[in-house]
Amino acid sequence: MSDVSIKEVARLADVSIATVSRCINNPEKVTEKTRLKVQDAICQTGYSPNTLAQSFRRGRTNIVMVVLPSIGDPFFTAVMSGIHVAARAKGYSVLIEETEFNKMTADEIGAMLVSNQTDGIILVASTSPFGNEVLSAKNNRRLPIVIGCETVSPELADFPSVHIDNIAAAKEATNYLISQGHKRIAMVCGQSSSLLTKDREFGYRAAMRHAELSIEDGWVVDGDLTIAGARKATRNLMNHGNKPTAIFCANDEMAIGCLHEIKSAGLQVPRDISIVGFDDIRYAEVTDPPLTTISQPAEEIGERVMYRLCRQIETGNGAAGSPEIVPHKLVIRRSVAKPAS
Amino acid sequence: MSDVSIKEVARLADVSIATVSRCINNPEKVTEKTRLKVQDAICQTGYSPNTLAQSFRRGRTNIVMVVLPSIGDPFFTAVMSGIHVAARAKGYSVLIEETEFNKMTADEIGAMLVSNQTDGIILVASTSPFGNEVLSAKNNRRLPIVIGCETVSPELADFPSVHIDNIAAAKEATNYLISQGHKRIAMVCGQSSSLLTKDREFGYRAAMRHAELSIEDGWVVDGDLTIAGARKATRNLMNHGNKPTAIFCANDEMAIGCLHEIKSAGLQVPRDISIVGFDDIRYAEVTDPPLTTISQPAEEIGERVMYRLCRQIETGNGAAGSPEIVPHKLVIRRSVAKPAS
DNA sequence: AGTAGCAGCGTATACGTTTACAATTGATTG
DNA sequence: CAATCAATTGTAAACGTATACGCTGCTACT
Repeated sequence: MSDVSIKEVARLADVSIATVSRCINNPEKVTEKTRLKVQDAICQTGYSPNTLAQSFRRGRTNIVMVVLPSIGDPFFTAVMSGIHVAARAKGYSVLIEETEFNKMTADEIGAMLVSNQTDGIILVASTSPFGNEVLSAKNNRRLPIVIGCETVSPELADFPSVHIDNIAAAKEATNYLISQGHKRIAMVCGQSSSLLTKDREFGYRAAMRHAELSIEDGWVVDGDLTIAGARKATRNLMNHGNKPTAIFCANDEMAIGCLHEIKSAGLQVPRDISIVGFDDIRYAEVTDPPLTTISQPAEEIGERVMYRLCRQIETGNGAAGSPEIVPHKLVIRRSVAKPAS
Repeated sequence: MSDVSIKEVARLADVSIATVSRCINNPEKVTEKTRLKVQDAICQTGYSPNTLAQSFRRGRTNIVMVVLPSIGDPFFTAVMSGIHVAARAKGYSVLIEETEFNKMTADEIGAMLVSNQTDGIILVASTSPFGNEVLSAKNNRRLPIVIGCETVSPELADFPSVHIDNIAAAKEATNYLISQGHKRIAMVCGQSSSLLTKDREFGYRAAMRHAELSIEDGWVVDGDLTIAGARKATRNLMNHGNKPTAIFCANDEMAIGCLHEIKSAGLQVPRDISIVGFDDIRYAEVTDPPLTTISQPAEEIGERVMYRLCRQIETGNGAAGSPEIVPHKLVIRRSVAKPAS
């Protein structure tokens, strides 16, 4: 039953294939009577259009590709959820590619873009591995691209994007620690290739500078954006000659690793060390103690990114430029206290 | 530069389009000399084959669809990771659909299957919403299907699958609690539509029966597979007239919710209540206390499922039947102690 | 030397759909 | 009743690729 084509239906309904096609795609251009006749034939044969042929003919697949650093991170999957609901609403399917924290080679990335059979691309915190590559891709295929969660680098400035103000948020997190009396504040950030954490580090440094607090060598460590990486980074921090009283983590995943490492060392949070995270993943409120963190509207970001991409696909070139800034919020829980020392 | 077709290349290389096609797909059927000539033309034009046309012509897209209850659950995303690495190795892209814990309507599911432009389907813990639907789909399109993480129901018994022995694993978890002296053991399971937790519930009941322990009314509660659901379920459990000394949760997500709810109520784990989870997601070892749970080789399951699907796609009908059972393991951490009472 | 065999390449067709354009129908009006 | 026009339907071409088949010319063997 799989190989019933439009011809079959046409023959059975005694009309031309063009009419059958119109019945499906432009019912208003066809008589009610013939429409019913065709509808009948469709039911009898169990016909459904060959999507491959449609895609080929129309030059559209109704598939979009989303590229993200890791599908393991709850924050990204929350963004994915938003993308999904918007995609479903607009009739798109979504194809996932993960860069494994931007560790993919340029070749692999090129292959991804070239072999695409998608109508557009969403880059979630994944511009860095692309850079020029993406630009050339843009020239090759003129494939619509929207960037999520990440400030666009200057060279990609003409791509639409939606994200929070990472710098301001990081400042806010740092300032909160400062307001609680902390002076020795360290930061666990992501690998240097991650633009996202670059911004957060920038915000952190700006807040420290503004408060005239110094940042010791070795206080800014790479936690790889993973739990394991953060634990290692935290170990280094604990062995630092001038031990910090508070740690700002560039994402919650690392904050969880950090928290656990500190407790493993027999210390208490927040009594001995305070921690602030970033993202407000759903595990942030069930850690012990619950995590003070920056909350991002992840699902909303996903939805907006997807809608923006749709607009771009459908209109040819939907209003590029102008990044869309969504609000963040500092969520105060119980992982921060005034410093003991 | 996007609209350069094989014709362009043929013209430039002064050969027929058939030869160009052969150079790409069957280089051995072509002289070295012409191959180079064509290669040259390809570089000059920047040609890359139109994937849509290829898919159409070949009747293959090299895309597979994976259906899962939720992309938010770390266990499922771990399976996804395994699927991804296998997919990349075999040259497939993966398209994701989530059923939102099987809450999709039959219509939506039908639409998914009909509108597919994929070469095969992987159902991760998602057979239940399909049932007969899937069978008819099988008849319609003869699309290869592989089932992951879930025992196949009798009606789907001829589909290949790979999963752990959920019943045995649940027995093991329950027996462990029993061996520690617990007699009043409750269970938080998933919604009744989830076959997966059905099996786990079955194992739990079997172990209890075998140990001649009774299961009070209200001891088996639905935690919805989510943190929030589990918290609510746990509240009910704590208000039960005959309060259990231990709780077995059908997945770690719920175990985390359970743990947090108990602590919120001012009790301690494992001193007052013991908890066992299921899945061994990566947050299981960073909870406080670390969670005793059943570990599944999630990535491996993903890889195997994908490879199995590939075999089926490539050979037409790769050895159906025979479920592939992968090993589980009880991981003992610190969320279980001997009961106080 | 003649012929069989074969490698290499070109010709032409097919895949299933959409759509511009032509053709037909039916209705309306002078 | 003829003529005009709009609404509906049919015809045919096109999308870009893969490939069956046939043709050419070369090699090798008798």
